[in-house]
Amino acid sequence: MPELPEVETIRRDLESLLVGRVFAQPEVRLPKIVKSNQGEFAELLTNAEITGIDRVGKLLLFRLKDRPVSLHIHLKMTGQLIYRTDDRFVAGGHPWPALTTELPHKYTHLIFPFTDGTKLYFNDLRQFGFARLAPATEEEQVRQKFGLEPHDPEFTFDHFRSLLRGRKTILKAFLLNQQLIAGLGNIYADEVCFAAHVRPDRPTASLTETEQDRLFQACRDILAEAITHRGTTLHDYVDGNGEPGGYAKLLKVYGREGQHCLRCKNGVIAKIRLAGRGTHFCPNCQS
DNA sequence: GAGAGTGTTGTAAC
DNA sequence: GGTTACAACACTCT
Repeated sequence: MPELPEVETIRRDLESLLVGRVFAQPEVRLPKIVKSNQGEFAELLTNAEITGIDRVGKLLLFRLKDRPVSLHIHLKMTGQLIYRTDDRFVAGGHPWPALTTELPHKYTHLIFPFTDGTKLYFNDLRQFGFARLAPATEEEQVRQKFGLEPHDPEFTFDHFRSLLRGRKTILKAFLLNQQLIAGLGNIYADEVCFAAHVRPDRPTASLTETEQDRLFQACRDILAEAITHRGTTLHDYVDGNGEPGGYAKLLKVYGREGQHCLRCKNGVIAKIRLAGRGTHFCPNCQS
């Protein structure tokens, strides 16, 4: 389950490796993963050159030279994109983590070979992820479904406050709503609340201006720091080179239920269910 | 061995 | 219209 920092890390890594490469015929091992016409998918992709890789929220967009469409890939909860230069090594020569030692394996649903013999593998245990070819008009529709990302210059405190105005929900659900703020997933939403000293179960209408400001700053800081560290490593996440992310050891509350709070030392991290998601916080120093 | 829980998000229902 | 519950799936953990 990559969140935004992980997807951004994958985007950067893959862009540096793949721009200029030309797709050969894709191998679709699990047809339902391809959410567009199968014949068209293979036909339009084959011999298409990658000119760049963009991202909207957690959706990756592969730009194709002289094609009326882009390749959209969403990893959802458990997807991986792995680039290999041959059967034994990743680009850079690093050994694979255990899960990806043999490729392709039973969770490899899509293989994108390139004309130079290298390959991009799409693995997904839970099969929620997808790939599709979409025209520019559709991309615009997708783009409109997402709010601003916290690092966007237009994501100001005034903008943040306007998102909160009149909203009748709890903080956690607000932070997870991609239509309002694009890019905060479950892990980072908990970390943002902790950094801001605010409980995730607070009604948004009850937040003071000081708390709003702390949350606004935390959204930007937490994501920026996570991107710097190439994202979190949990379970099956590996980044574009097959290397684990580096933010996991910096998590303050996520996955620490029952342990002492790293900040106040007195509280014990609680785990509750909010907006249908496991939610972690310190009852002692978040209020 | 049964049942709950898991990083996302579109859809349906309130 | 806004908000919430659930499903999509296959695994791990209790």
